[in-house]
Amino acid sequence: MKGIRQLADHLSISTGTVSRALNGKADVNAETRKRVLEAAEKLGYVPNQAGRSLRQGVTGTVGLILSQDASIGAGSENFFPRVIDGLQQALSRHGLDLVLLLRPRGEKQDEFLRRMVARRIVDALIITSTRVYDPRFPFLTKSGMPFVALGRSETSRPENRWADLDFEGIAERAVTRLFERGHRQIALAGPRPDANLGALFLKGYRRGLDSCGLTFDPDLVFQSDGQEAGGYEIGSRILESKHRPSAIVLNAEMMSIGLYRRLGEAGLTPGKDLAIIAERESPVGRFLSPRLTCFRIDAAALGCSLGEMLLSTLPAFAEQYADVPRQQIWPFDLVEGESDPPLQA
Amino acid sequence: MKGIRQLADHLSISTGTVSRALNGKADVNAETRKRVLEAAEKLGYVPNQAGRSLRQGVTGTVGLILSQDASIGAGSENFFPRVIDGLQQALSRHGLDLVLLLRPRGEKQDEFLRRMVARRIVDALIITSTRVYDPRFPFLTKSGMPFVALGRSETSRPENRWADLDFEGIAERAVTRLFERGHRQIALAGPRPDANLGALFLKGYRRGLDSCGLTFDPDLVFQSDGQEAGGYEIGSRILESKHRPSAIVLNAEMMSIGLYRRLGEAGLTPGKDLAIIAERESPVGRFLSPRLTCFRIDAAALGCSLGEMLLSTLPAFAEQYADVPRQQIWPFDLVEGESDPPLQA
DNA sequence: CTGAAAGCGCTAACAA
DNA sequence: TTGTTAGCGCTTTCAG
Repeated sequence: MKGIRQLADHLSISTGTVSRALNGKADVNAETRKRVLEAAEKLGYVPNQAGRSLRQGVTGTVGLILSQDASIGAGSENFFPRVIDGLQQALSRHGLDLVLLLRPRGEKQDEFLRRMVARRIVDALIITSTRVYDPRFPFLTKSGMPFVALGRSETSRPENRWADLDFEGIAERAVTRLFERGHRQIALAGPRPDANLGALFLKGYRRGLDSCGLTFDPDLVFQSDGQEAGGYEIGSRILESKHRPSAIVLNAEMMSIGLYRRLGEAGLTPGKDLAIIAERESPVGRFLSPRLTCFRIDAAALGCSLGEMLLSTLPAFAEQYADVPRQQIWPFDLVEGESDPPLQA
Repeated sequence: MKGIRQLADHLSISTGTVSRALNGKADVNAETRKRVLEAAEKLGYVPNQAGRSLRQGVTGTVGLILSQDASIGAGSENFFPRVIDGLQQALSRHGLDLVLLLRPRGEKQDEFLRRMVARRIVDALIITSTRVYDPRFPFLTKSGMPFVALGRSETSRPENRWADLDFEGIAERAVTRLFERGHRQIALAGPRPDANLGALFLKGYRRGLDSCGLTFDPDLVFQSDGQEAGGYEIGSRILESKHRPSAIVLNAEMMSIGLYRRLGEAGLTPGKDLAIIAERESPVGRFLSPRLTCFRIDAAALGCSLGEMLLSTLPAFAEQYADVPRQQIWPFDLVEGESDPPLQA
């Protein structure tokens, strides 16, 4: 089955009628529509997307741009698979497909984005891993390509849509909780501060210290990628430091694996010798010993909401989703583990 | 900048010439080409993909279909990010883009695939997570959509292209190694046997047992998803079993986290009380205590090779890649850890 | 309710 | 070397 022409010839009717029947237009005889749908099914006809896109000016596809530090998969308990689930749930209500776009290693971030926008391969974009200063916001705004961001940025404007996690809130809550449990030397491990979540994490941390009457000590702020190796390295630096902290807040739970190991090598016990709280809840934390105290987020709901935000930016659906908020900050729940017991006197 | 028409008008030349200049055709005056390229750059013109696709009959895009149990991201040390790196490396040599396609939760596998094929949204597909009986092979073969598979299947035909990991080989090697280290009760943990890698793993395991003169015991074969929780559950079942194995071969390293925990809860030490070998090497295994003995694969090279196989199926590049093998099995290297020491007498 | 025909943006064949 | 033109497959007027 090649195209609508062949299908129309097969039925001895015009392509226009076939098209209208297939697209559910009202002005088609019920009997004709039935014949068309049956023939399409039988012959396996599906419209060529290029033809539709060219004619309609839209592709019916939304692109999610992931950077290499993001993570989908590894079971449904992870963050991105759930966000994607939520996104697809919202988008599929309107027949929109989601594709994931990964920037090739050799290509510059900006150039990749520019190409994706200009080629009109998708109708809208979802960007992630926002930075404090993020040129993608002005660029996309100027380009006219509808978009939403998973993560906010100083560069975003009031008309931009984004949903973000409450990193500031959990950093503050973690500090307060650790303070109440007797800790006075509380360290922080986050990503580079040009990642917006890193800046937020630091901000919440400082606010937490303030509210507890603790002074900020830059030596207690560690930087790392959010992986196992980063956690291990931070463990080493903690062991060497003069004023060894009694507690640490991690911004990525995978770090705990390396940190647990490094403490073990030094004959120390996580929890007992160093209290640990991490973002985000994941199976890893649940199966470590001691079980990780961490923060939980409803990632599917976040994804669904992000999808609705995106729909509200698309001309075809803007009206229907007019009352979707433009920006949203999603709260975390604390999941108590065994990695931050009250400090022994 | 709307289209090639506007760019041509701006330059007071015809759209045909603009098109030829942009596409690097030989028969364009050097001066003209320069003007066109500069104007396109200045005005930010990039060709509309729908127009090109419709005219040329190709989209310049390749789709990688991932199932939910696959995993990209989480740092560059993981499997899929590296495979994708390799793929993009091969594809970008010819200006092909890679997009990731995730089947929405509600849609059936077959229907999703059919839609992706029929809409001609991509020129070729890469499928993953192959099953022993996998209808996608005959379906795609029949459809005429070029494709390669990451993973083989009983259903694949000689003309189908695939690359796979040597699961059979590592299962056999793991058994042999454990036998040489004194183990006689060697268990296996793999996925459901309808996943092709599960069947291969089991086959290699049995072959290993045979060559060591051990008899196969179905009670020593455990089934699980490859996640932390699965490892934990297998730990419980091992502890309850009558003939407790002294060693186990895991087909997914994430399981070790749950298994380590379960053993710890029972007062047992991984390695000492239960020797463990796992597929695949990952940071997780490196930072566990004891360090995991595992198998390593060059995932980027695999991805690159898969990309070249795919290119050999595309009419435009078939000739150039004519000598690429149709099927390939990639070997693993053993990475010695501390989780399978010789058994104490 | 249906058919005929235009045209979305682009490239390729052909003419100049 | 460049301009002109047809047409990729589809949807959407408009006329009947």
